[in-house]
Amino acid sequence: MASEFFDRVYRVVRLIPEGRVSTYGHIARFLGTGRSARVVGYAMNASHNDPSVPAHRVVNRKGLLTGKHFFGGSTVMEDLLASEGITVVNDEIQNFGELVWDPMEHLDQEEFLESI
DNA sequence: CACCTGACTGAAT
DNA sequence: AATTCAGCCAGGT
Repeated sequence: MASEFFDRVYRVVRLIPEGRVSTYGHIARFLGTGRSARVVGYAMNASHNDPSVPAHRVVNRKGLLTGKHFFGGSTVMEDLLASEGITVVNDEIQNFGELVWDPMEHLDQEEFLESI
């Protein structure tokens, strides 16, 4: 693993339920690093060698598929989301407010951090 | 070893 | 309301 931080990011991302999405910021905040959302995105970029990480369920805070270019094709990420019942129009997740999954509201932060 | 860049974000201008 | 700035961390040059 590249680093402990990356490992934490992957663990959280893997916990995102099918058909739901989360954001770089939410994950960063959940990990206690608050403003390191960029690094979360960077971790996603490095997650290519780890197929168990559903990186397509992680988008930016507006629900925009900013990382779709890194999926090999322009519609790959969108298709993956669509296959889980998520509608994407113009690179934006529809009904994003209802679909977003905030780790802070569903997981025990301290327990998670201790489990590393 | 110093500098640059990036799948981000929130505050400041 | 739109744009810029500064933090954040890791990896590449």
